[in-house]
Amino acid sequence: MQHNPKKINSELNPNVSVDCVIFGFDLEQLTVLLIDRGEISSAFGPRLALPGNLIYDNENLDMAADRVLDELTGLKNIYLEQVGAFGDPDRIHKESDREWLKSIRAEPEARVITVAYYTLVTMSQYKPQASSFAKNADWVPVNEIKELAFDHFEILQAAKEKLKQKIKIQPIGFNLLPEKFTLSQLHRLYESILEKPLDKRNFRRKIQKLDILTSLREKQRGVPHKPSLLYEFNEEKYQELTQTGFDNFGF
Amino acid sequence: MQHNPKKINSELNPNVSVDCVIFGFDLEQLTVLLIDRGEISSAFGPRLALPGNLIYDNENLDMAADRVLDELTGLKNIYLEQVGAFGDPDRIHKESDREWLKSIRAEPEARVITVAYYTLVTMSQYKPQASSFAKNADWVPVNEIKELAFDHFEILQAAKEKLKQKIKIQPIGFNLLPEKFTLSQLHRLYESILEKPLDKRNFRRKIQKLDILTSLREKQRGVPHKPSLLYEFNEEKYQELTQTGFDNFGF
DNA sequence: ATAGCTTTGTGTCAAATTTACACTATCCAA
DNA sequence: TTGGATAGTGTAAATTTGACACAAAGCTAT
Repeated sequence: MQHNPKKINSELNPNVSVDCVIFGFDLEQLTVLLIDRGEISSAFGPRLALPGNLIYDNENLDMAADRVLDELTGLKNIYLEQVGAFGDPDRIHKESDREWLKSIRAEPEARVITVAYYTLVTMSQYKPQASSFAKNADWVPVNEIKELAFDHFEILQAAKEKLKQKIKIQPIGFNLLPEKFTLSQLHRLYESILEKPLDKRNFRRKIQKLDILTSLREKQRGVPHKPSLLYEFNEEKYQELTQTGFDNFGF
Repeated sequence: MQHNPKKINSELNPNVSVDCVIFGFDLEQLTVLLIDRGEISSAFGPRLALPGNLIYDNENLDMAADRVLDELTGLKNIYLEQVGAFGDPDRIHKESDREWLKSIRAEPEARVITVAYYTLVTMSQYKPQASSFAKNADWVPVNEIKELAFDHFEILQAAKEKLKQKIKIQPIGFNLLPEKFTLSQLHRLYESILEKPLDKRNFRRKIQKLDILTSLREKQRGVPHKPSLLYEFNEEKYQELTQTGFDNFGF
């Protein structure tokens, strides 16, 4: 007798969800794309939450995160990194949380374990999608976020920490910037991720030594001060580097 | 109508398991505690697997990992770090895998997502427990492991990598050593975790500068060569350090 | 008791990296 | 033309890294 794995697998898994910390950079500070759950929940707890959804039984975890991201932003092939699994049995305790879960088709009685991801997107490429919950999404500067629904604030902290560690080891920050950017923007980006000031000259020296920037012959326009040279990220050089193995990017 | 969360929660969650990479150090090399799944599975695939089990609906993930660890080793309060969630829908594909899952009460048709942990234990404190599956557990040097059941080899690689990164940032290695140890043993430990040779004098200089070692007035006994001084890990100093924040331990 | 084996324990110097720090150049706007 | 704002640049001192060799201590076998 032949059994049909499709049938089994194409169902929603009621026990496992993914949540995404979608980082952006508005050229001033690090921001996160959050969902406003609306009035219903506001009387009970924080309105804002990380975007997320239950996984399907036939997709792997990364795919589920990609899907959530795509539904919300329309973006594909985005830098994605797993933060970890979060699963306190009492992580969903408020009535408003149960209501919310019903609205995304989850069984509110069941315990849900969530696998958290963080992603890095270029904010200027983001266009809100038509999907129901995407309408209420908005960017919020990370250091203005004081609380989130469920255990999402905890997840956010963990994601920030992971990002901090990662950027000391690999130049992933470019995923947050437009194609052309200035050294000052890159500088501010590093400062806002690491949450500490970095000496301008030392930063520039260090980043230049990596030899993954291509200086364009183009300047900033329309700024009320000396215009900056624009740079491009040089993917080839970066590939070379990762081959030969590099580690130290410590700020 | 009152519902009883206990009833719901005390059941096994058929969809989520934890697997533990239990690291030990035999004073020569890094080892991992593996389960031998026995003859039944040997015809189909690797006999060796990471210890793991389904989680209960009323325990959080860390607790589940602690439980697995306790059942297997009798050890409590062990250094525990999450590696991440692994959940390819096809991670269980062999008939032998299904048999094995049945034996630990899992539903073999269901997709299982596993949350992987690594733990650091002092090998000399380990005494095999009476539990059924613990009888077939044994230490295997990490660099002799070429394959494991399910996706456990992949998990092992990820755990090794995490450990490598972590030990560059925090002196967690002491969890793998007995209370009293020599600098040479610590040295070999770092080499086997980082999988590269470290200059003896430079290593000693660096580790001493951290100021978290207490030199005992005691020497090694019964070794056929110049006996080494014994050292102790100084937890107080370490706490001080972590407060003031320290990062750089890079080798 | 001695010779030989094995591992411990130690210092220095050159090179590279890190840190701290201030002024001129360029563009826009008034 | 002046004032405001940010871009862009160099150096010197301190610290850290990396490379490298030999005497001391205990055990074993003769």
